[in-house]
Amino acid sequence: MDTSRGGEETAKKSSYHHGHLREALLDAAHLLIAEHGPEDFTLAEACRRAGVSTAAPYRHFADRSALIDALAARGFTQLTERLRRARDRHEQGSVQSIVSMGQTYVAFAAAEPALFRLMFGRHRLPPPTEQAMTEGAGCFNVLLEAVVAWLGRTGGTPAEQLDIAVPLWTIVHGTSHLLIDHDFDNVAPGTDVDALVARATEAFLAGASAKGRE
Amino acid sequence: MDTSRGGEETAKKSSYHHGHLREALLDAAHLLIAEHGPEDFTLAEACRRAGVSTAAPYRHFADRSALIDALAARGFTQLTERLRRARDRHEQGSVQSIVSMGQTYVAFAAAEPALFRLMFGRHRLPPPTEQAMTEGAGCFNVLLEAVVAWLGRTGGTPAEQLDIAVPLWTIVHGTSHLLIDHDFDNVAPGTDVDALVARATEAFLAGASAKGRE
DNA sequence: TTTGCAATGTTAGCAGTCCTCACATATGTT
DNA sequence: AACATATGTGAGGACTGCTAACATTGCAAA
Repeated sequence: MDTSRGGEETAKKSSYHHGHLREALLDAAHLLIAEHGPEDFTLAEACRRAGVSTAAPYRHFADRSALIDALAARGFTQLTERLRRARDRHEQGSVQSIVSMGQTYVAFAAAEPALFRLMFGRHRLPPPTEQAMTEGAGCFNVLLEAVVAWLGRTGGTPAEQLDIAVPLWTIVHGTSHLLIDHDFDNVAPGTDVDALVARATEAFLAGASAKGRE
Repeated sequence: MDTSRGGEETAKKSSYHHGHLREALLDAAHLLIAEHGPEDFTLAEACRRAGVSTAAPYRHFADRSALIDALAARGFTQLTERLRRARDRHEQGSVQSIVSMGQTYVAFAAAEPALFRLMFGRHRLPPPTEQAMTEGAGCFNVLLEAVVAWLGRTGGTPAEQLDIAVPLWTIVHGTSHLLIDHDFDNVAPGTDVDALVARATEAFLAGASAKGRE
């Protein structure tokens, strides 16, 4: 998990300048939200863990929420990476390939619930910084490519692609949220989410392709 | 929306005791989270709007999050009510009945995004107060009953019922979250969520019933 | 009716948060 | 070597959630 900066022995030559504070703060924040949830994550506590004063972060981030946004961006690149690997683990265009992506999506949410909420829950007014926008879109594009492959030779029109990809997204996204918010517990405890994703995905694709052929 | 307490002319006979502070706080909080989101909702601001001191709420709620929980409970009863009405607006056991419930679910999230997040996003450790638990479950039961009707005469085993109801839930829940978090905007702007819910629900049910018959 | 109690409100204050400002210190470029 | 810049510190303001002690009111028994 080290960002592998050259072979540097002395961790801190001067106690004044931290040297890698930006990364250290992001790591500390990541740990904190994983422990206490994103709501009551505290910038001051992250500073304490990084061993700096509470004013230090403002040299690297505009404010508290900017740090959180940076964390979310890191999450998107991770998720995109994992989705791509999951997809490529199976035959191109296969249903199994799509199911595998969905299961990976849900597994990511289960492993990092707080980060997941951060990534998709920043219902903020200001422009998603363009970078974060493309990050999120990149995530979706991996799915879109898999759907194009599944649709076969023609690949379908963009509208047809979305008609398949978006519902698939809602299934895994909904499953993720319900899982990490413990909403299954009261109603269907012990739900096997992998099986759930597989069944739902297969049924939807079967129904959709039947409709497409009619 | 008034809690209809008899015909009482004088709103406040004494300026000291508020009289309906609990409800007033809930209403103020509801407005505030609708305006500024649930994260940075402030108990102090709610007090200001209700015209009381910042210590007053503690006569009615254990702490800030207790007030929020009460708000969430109110939301669940509302949603359950609307779902039941939506279901009964169409023929019992029809696909249209289920689609209508899903669209109502999403419409509720769209109309009250902050409240929706409150209701399902209270990933808290302590026991969901039993009441909130049954509130949420009641919501799901409306769907479950509709699924039983759709399954026909036998109604299916409980496991079969869940195999249908849970995926349907994930679809509308995922759609709701993606919608209110503006995650469609970057990827499929202008998505018609009613059509989306209808298509996804119909396709899934078609695929699932095909599989059931095989 | 009066008296006493419980419910409900207030003021003052503590601890903790985010953020800013002026100041201190290291880095690196010419 | 000297300066500009980047990066850190400390103090402090404005705000928050919450508590404790005190004030006011309504209600119910005496």
